[in-house]
Amino acid sequence: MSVDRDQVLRAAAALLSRKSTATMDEVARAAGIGRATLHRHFAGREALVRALEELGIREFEAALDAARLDDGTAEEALRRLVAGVEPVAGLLSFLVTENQLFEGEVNEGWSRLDARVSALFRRGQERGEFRFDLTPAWLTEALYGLVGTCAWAVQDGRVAGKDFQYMIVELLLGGARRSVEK
Amino acid sequence: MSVDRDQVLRAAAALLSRKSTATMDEVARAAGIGRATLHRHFAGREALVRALEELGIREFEAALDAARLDDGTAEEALRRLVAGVEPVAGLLSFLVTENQLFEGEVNEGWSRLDARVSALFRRGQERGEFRFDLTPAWLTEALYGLVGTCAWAVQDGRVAGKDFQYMIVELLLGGARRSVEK
DNA sequence: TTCATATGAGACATTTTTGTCTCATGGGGG
DNA sequence: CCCCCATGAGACAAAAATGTCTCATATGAA
Repeated sequence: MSVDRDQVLRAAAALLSRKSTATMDEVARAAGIGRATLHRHFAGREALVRALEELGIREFEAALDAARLDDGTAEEALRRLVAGVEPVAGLLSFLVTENQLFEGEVNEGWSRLDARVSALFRRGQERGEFRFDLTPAWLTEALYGLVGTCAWAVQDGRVAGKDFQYMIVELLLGGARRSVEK
Repeated sequence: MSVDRDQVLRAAAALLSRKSTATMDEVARAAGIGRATLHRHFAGREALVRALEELGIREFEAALDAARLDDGTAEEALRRLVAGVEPVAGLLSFLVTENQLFEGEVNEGWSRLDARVSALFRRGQERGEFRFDLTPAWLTEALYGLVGTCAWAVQDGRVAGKDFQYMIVELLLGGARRSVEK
């Protein structure tokens, strides 16, 4: 009977990250509820977006914690991170887009998480695992971009869902080039 | 005195690819013209979007032609493509987003261009340059994603403009991992 | 200089979206 | 079994965006 708030937010993120012009009515239908109910749970569109941000940050932070970015090799940590991020891809994608908007001041919570991802890549560089000519900032952005892209590709059936982690990590770490050692 | 149509479209793409909820008024101001003038040149928002798609397809096609995707190694061709795509990154990014929208039927022109990029990656695989475990479809999507991501990162100052091509091609081809031969 | 014309600003009507409300319904807990 | 209460549907008003129009102005060409 009662609506699952998080499930609604997930559906909203999945829709809004692809079509940010979607109306409240479209969001409600995408979540399988009535517009009135959507308004009962979120005061308005802005409140919905803020709730989306909060949940996204919370879940992304949990994924970062669970990935234990400081343990083992950076590559292993990255693999754990991508695995943990998969179920949150829609929210993360929304979060990235939202924080790319120049106008709105960047969410403090977001930049903290951003820094943790960046630190992972820096650690990989310092360990000699990752290249130095690709900056941590760029690798961070690229990771977000690939996660969003792959999530879309999976939804549209261009990439098999089971390949999500593999496609992202392999491309990000190894690249498309067939190197001699492979 | 007279407005440069293409320049307006470029400004619109740059804005709309980041904030697709932007108002016609915001688009007009971003292009440095009045709202009335924007309406004089494009019958409405839908007409603007269609014009954006047309220009994007035209320019992307020109970039594909100029890159001579069938000449030399696939890697060289990809480098030429990314170089040629740089000035059109905003339009391309808009185009990708627009054609990811499930609802609207995919633009025929777009899928033709999409197939050309895909064919480049397939050629690379057949030549033994690229890995087989990353599908051409995924590499294509990833290229679009990285181009959009990098264009944003440059605009926000997180990546230096002069590194645009390098960051994209190196990541896409070589990946972040420091391989033995480097 | 003079004229034709494209422009910006802004008023205005229309349409779309948003936000609020009521009411009937149905599922779940007591 | 019955009642409570969250829900969906839809009516409605308010707000926002869109599209059209007029008019004064400025630019570029003749």
